[in-house]
Amino acid sequence: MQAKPFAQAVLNWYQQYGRKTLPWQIEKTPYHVWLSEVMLQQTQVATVIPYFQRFIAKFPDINSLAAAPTDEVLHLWTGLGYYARARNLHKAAKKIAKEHGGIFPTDFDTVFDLPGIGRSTAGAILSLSLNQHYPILDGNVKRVIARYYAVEGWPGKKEVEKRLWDLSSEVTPAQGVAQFNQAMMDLGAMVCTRSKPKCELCPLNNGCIAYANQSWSAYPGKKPKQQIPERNAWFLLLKNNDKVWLEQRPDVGLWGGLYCFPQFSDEATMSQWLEQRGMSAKNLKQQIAFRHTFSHFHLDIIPMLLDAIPDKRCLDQPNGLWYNLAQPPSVGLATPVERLLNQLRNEHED
DNA sequence: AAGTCGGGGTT
DNA sequence: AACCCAGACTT
Repeated sequence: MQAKPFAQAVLNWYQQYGRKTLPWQIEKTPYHVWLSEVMLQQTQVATVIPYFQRFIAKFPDINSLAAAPTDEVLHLWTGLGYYARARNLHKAAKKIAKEHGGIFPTDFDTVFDLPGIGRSTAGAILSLSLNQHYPILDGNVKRVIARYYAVEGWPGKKEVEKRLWDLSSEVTPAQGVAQFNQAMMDLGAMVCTRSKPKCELCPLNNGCIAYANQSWSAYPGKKPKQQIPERNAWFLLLKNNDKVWLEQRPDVGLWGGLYCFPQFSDEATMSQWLEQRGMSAKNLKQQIAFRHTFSHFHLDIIPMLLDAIPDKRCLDQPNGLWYNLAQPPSVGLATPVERLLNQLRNEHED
């Protein structure tokens, strides 16, 4: 049976222009593809590459990843964002080590059940590494299909997403799935880009409705915009010579499992916290405030520095540590925390 | 169905 | 400064 024109055009294009030498395409094992897919969730290729290479060098296989402490995994994830991805990856590795002897499962439902792996990532892993016949639906595929078929509406809506999944299933060929899925992502990333798509170079321009109507900018439909709130956070930079006090956050919620400065929503709470531990808030020195923006709110950070004399009674929480600026331990750090630590390190060298 | 979860690149 | 990116999970 002959492949449909859509798939055939995409496959022909891939042969000539597709990406074939990305770091996770050298050895297309389920482990490498899995790691890359997870890192690439909501993250661009260029950003991921150095993280992927460091990660594989440290954890060359699933068993070594499963055996590592979670802090080590989060450390390698520092700066990449969405830290639940790292914790789920680690959880899944331990599950694979325990239940599957360290061999990545090849059955869709089993893969889909692993933490951090949804329908698209499961399909991507099994199709790209094992050529199994599953469609994918990442941001690239959504864009290509939404334009080709002029699918109205924001893909965040259930109904729109279902329509896109149905279309992706329909166009995905049984033969050459690995190349086809890779090609669709390449098309979305290199040709059918969010702005200024290169329609004249696109192998699908012949049947593309958005191209015919010159309406590419209308697809995919935009998310209804909402203004994001602002919040304040006082960070306590408790410094003892070349050491700084950090506390690990609970593993659910924002910056889960990462080490951060003690954080307060106002100054009074910070003073209270200090005095409860036998320290005076009088010598707090305010540092330069700065803004850190998340997808759903702005966080205005006010760092407060305090040179502290070590006191045995205070700061004995089991989830805290004196972070050595000269010899940093391998733990996960939120980006603004890392930035402030670098600042302190530089000041200390002077 | 809507909200949460990051950081960085692009425009 | 707004928007989005090889999405998944929780409520």
